[in-house]
Amino acid sequence: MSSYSSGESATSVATAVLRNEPVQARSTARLTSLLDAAAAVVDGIGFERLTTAMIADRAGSSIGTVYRYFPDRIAVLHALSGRSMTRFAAEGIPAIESPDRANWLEAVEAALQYWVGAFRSEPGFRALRFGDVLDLQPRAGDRTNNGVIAAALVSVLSSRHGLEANDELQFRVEVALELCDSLLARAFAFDRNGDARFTDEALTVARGYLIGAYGNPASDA
Amino acid sequence: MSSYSSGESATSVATAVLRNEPVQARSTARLTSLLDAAAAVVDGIGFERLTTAMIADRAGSSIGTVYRYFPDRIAVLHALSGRSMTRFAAEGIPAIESPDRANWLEAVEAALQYWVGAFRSEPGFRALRFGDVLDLQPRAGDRTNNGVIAAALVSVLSSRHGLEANDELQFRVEVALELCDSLLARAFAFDRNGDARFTDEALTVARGYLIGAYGNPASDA
DNA sequence: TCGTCACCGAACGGAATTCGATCATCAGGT
DNA sequence: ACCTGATGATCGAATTCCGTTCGGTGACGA
Repeated sequence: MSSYSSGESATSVATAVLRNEPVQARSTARLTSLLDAAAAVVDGIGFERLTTAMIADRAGSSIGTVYRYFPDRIAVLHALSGRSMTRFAAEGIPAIESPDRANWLEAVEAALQYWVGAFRSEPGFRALRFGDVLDLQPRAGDRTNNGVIAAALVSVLSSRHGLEANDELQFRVEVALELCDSLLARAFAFDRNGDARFTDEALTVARGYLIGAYGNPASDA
Repeated sequence: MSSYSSGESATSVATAVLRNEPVQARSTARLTSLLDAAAAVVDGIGFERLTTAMIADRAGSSIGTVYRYFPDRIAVLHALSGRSMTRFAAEGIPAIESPDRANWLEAVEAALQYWVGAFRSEPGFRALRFGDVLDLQPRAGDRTNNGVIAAALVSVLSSRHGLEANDELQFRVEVALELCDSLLARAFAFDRNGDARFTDEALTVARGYLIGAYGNPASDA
C-alpha cells in the first residue's frame, strides 16, 4: 500500500503522451524544436494563450506536424513539463547526490537551489509550474509531477542520508516542494528574474518545515 | 512607499474588469445570475471547459449579454474570484474580529478555518483558488487576490492584537496565505471535501510559519 | 523502387466575440 | 396621466478565431 517509489521512476516520465514516437533523426529534431517553440511562447504569453499555430510557426513546421506527435494542445504542455521534469531529474538529482552534501538538509537545500535555477533559466519552467496547474480535473491516483520529484528526492535522502523511506517522508517532501513551488511561482509572477524576497522565503520555509519534522541534522553533529 | 493597506481596500475590489457597470435593478440581478451560473458550472467541470454559452444558458440570458458586462471569457472568472474575495472579506473578516480571539494567532487560525470552509461550500471557490491561477501575465503592481485578503487580515491583526502594521507583516501574512492556498488547492484537487491530511497540514504550516516569525502569543501570557 | 516515415496545409467544426436590431426603463415636458 | 426621446439592457445571427482532421506529397531506408 506504500505509495512512494524508490528511484528510477523519476527518470521514466510521461513520454506516453505522444501519438507517434519519432524514428528518423529529423523527426526527433522536429519534436525537440516543437517543444522548444512551445517553451519560448509559453514564457512570453502564458500557457492559456498558446495556440497550435504559434507552436508550428515558431518551430518552422506546420500545424499538421504538431498533431503528428501530440494528440492535442494540452498534450504539448504536458510533454513540455515532462521534459523539464526529466531534465530536472537527470541533471539535478546527480548534483544532489554529490558526496559534498554532509547531511539530508544540505541535499534538500541543493535541490531547492537547483530548482530556483530552473525557474530562472529553463524555458517554459516558470510558466508551467511543473504542469500541475494543468491537472484541472485529475483522477484520484494520478501522480503529480511534484510527487514524482519528491519520490526521487526521497530515494536520495534514504539511500545516502539515513532517513527512512516511508509514506510519511514522501508526504513531507511533497509538501515541502508544494510550499516552495507556490512561493517561487509568486516570486516569478512579476519579476522575470525572481523576486529575491520570495525566493529566499521559499527556501527558508521549506527548510524550516523539514527541520520542524526531522530536527536539524547540522546541530546533531 | 509602504505597500500594505489599512482596511477598507479589502472590500473595494476588481469591478474594473466590467465593460459596463449595471445601472438598473434588473441588470445588477442579471450580473449576479451570470456569476452564479459561472460558479455553478465551474464547480462541475472546471474553468477550462466553461463556455460562454453555458454561462448564458444557465443564467437564462443570451451570449450577447455576457459580453455586455465582460470583455471576454476569462474576465468572468476574474470577476467571480473577485466576488468570492469580497464575500470573504465581508463575512469572514467580521467573524475573525470577534472578541473571542484572545490573540493574533487565534485570529489567524479563525481566518484559515473560515477559508477552508469557503473551499468546501462557496461555489466556484475551489476551482478558482482565488483566481490567482488565472493571473498568468500580471503586470507589475497588480494586486493579487491573496494580497488584498492579507491586507484585510493585517488591519485586524494591528488594530486588535497589537502587531505593527508594516510591510514585513503584510509580507509574512501574504506568504502564509500563499502557503495555505497551495496546500488547500492540493487537498481539494482529488477530494471534493478536502483531503484531511493536506488541510490539516496547511493550517499547521501557516501556524508554524507565523509563530516562527512572531513567537507564540499563547505562551507569552 | 517499394514501403514506411514525415510533413504539409486546406478544410471542417465548435467556441469566442462582434454588432446592429429590438425591447425596457427613466426623465422631463405637455 | 400621457407622450417622447434618450439611454440602458437584451438578444442572437454573423463573423472570426482556433483546435483538430485528413488526404496528398515528399524524404528516407532497405
